[in-house]
Amino acid sequence: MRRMERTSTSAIAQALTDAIVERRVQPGAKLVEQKLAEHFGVSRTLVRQALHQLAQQRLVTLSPARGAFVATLSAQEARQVFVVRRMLEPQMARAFTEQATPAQIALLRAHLAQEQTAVADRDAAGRTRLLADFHALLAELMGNAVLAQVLQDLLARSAIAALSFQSAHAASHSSDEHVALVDAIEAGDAERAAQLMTDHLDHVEAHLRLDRPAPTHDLPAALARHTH
Amino acid sequence: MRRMERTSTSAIAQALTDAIVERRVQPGAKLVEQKLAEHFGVSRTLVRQALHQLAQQRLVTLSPARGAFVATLSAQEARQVFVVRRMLEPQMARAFTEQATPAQIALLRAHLAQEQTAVADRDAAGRTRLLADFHALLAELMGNAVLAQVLQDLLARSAIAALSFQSAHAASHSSDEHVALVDAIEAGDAERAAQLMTDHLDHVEAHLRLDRPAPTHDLPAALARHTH
DNA sequence: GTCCACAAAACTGTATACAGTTTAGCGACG
DNA sequence: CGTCGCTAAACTGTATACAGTTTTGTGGAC
Repeated sequence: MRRMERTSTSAIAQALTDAIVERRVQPGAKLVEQKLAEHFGVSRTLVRQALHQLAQQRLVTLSPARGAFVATLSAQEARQVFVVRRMLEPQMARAFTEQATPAQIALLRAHLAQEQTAVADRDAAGRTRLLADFHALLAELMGNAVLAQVLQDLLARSAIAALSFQSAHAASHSSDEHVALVDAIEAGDAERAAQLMTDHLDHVEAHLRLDRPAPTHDLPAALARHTH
Repeated sequence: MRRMERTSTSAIAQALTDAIVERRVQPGAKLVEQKLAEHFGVSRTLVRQALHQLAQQRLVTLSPARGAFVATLSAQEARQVFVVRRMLEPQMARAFTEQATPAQIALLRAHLAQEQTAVADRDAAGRTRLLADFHALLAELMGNAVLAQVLQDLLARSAIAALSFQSAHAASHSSDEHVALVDAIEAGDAERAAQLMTDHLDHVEAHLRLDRPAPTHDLPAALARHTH
């Protein structure tokens, strides 16, 4: 799922994405081009390209002449992401159920095993990523690249949301719901699969602390967020 | 809808987008950085940024060391775009019907008037754009920026599809279906609105000549498309 | 002691330069 | 006559340089 790229713009973007999703950098933190360039051993040119790329995925926000900051979502944006996910993923689960092959289900089972291992190992970073990757995997197995790409986008932003609002959703709970979903898929019960997906998304969203202020740790950026 | 940007990366990207959507450049055509830089009176740096941006929206494809080409969709990709649109837009129509204000409906009506004018004037470029903008406008009026952005993406690719496969769908037909949809919205009939949207998307897709080879007018790029 | 003004440092935005690759043209050979 | 191989031009990929802006730090006035 996490593909290895050659040392180029995409590699840097991927490294930064990993750092963000695995919460090794705080939402709102400033990303200084020169620092990143030195860290990766390349020129600012490539770093800039990567940052622009991530900005388009809304993983970082660019403030003109002020720099790049890892994105923070407003509560409203977080809700909107989940609205769109609920428009797509239950239908996806339904459609997938009707076309799933045993080999594909085996892949899903293998992924679930990884999830459970990460949960057991208290591997927080891997856990976060694997939980998102489950949804991405489903999209990929659908064989619809367009859908997969759109969803990948939404998943990245969901990850930001989880970071911004310090989700209280236990990873083990999510993983259990994934298992139930695959059970429904394997049983060929498309309606149940769709419903379980809807419920799952509801639960994940419900456990975001959307009432609290998003922590930003970067005052200027936080204030700037409401000015563009 | 078509916003004017300052002379910068986004401005160039927008100009190129317009050129592509309004079919002033053929799908498959090569976009040489130096040429574009001279045309816009800027350095290659900015052109490159714009091209990378468009590449992420899948409006152009980047072939390493070979350059940027305006995208062509395979028949499969075109179908996939419409699959995702059908997952989103009928639900969007349903939800919008239940929250539409008279002012918003007036905006839609105003847009429809523009469409009809463009159709009457045989303004092919404006027509194509306006027909796509109707869907974008609906998404914007929903007040869900995430949905609007996702859909904008899909619409751009739909436009590419229409170009690649020389849609036989009469613009007047599309516009009439838009009118019927707004009628349903105004009447508050959410189910009918959703159904009309589904039918509309079916019609648009059905009129793509997906059985014909996508014309590319650029042999090297055509061959390169299957190598990455 | 606090606030404002000003100057220096840091950083971004754009242009230019250079290296490496691809493409095109051309001539020789089969 | 067509094909292969070579060379030059064109183009992309990356680094560096420079200009303009923002931020930070310091000193003086109140």
